[in-house]
Amino acid sequence: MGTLRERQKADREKRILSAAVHKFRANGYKRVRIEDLAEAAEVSVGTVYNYYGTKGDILIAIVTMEVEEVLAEGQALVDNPPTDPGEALLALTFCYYDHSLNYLTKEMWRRAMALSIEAPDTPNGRRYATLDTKLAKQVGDLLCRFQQQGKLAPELDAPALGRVVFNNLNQSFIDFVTDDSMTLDNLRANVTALTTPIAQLLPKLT
Amino acid sequence: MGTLRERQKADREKRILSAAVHKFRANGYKRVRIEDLAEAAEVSVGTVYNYYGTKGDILIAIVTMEVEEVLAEGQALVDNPPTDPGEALLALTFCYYDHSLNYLTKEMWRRAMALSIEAPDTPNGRRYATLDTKLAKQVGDLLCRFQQQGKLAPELDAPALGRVVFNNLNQSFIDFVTDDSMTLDNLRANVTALTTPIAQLLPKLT
DNA sequence: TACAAAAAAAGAATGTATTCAACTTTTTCC
DNA sequence: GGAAAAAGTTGAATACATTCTTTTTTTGTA
Repeated sequence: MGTLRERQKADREKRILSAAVHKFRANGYKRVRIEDLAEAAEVSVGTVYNYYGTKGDILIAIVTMEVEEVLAEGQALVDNPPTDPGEALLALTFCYYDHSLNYLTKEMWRRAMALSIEAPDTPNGRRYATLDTKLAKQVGDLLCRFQQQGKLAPELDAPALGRVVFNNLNQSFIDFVTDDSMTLDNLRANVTALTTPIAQLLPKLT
Repeated sequence: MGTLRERQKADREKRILSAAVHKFRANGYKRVRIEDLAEAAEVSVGTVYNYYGTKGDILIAIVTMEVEEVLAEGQALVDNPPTDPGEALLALTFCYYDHSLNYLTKEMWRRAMALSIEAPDTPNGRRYATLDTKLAKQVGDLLCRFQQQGKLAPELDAPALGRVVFNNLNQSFIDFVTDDSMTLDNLRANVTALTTPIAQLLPKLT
């Protein structure tokens, strides 16, 4: 264990993040003021800003936790996927979706996505973009694996198709979080309708 | 011509919008305050809010102008497309891209996109979503046209594939506006790399 | 033309994210 | 152990979008 100062710092940061996870979910991201978080974490407003540059930074920290868990789940699936490429793509997609609302609400996702588009040059924007890239790459990896197994034609541009599939699952997810009445089942159905036509084309090349 | 009041209203709205088009481009969306627009339009801050509910509403009004012009250009292309489906898809995509920066800057696009994700239930959010849907539909229409001409297999789900192609061109455009150093040429190259693999699969079914 | 009602404009007041200068705590060094 | 330096905390001040109440302008009517 480090110095007193280091312990205090780690503790304060943890308190702020916990307060945010709890309050954002309970009261809604927008309605929670920095002052509310400061109070719950027993620090001052200024201190919150010593740990997180903006309110959005706090959110991105939570998104990072969520997506890193999702990536781990996804990796397990990539390492041991269903036999059929089309099924595997959908399984991976559903895996992402199923683990997307542990820490985050739809409102929080909306704000995080908005942030990544609006402020791509900030540390948080970059952080979100990195996560996005990792997810897209994981989809590409899955396709590569099938290609190596000889289940897909070698001339196929697996990374590009991975990107295509990811763009669709990502846009479908955006549609999901921007419609509060849409259920996870609806989302699965929507993405299936987009992914299946692509997946059905794949084997034709072999 | 209507009553005095109607003429004044129309004139004020026009002045506010003109001020916004000019100032947002010149000084950047974020740096322009409502007060600046009010001053340029020779009205008060309160009056700006009588015409546009939020700062974002003003932006969406400009986006609407831009996209409606783009849709008209796109329709001309759909009505008289290149012979090859793959080429036609790219031509339509480039047409969108080439007319995307008349009124808007990358920063303005970023804010508008962020807004549509973040506040999908507001009038402006819905307005943006509608434009998006129209663009996606236009891509689907192009594919339908080829299908009717017998150039694509009838069992192909043209609207779904239109959506897939649109998702890619849209995500590529997001990548473009979120990277200030990316040129239109880069953007064209990127989207070509994604669209071509899809397009090459299409004729295999016939 | 003059007056009451309706509509709209004005700008002061409010709320909240963020910044900043002054104050405390912790560490370092003797 | 104590003084100086470094690091961190604090909450008041700032900036700007948005709201709200008051004042002004326009309209309809006698």
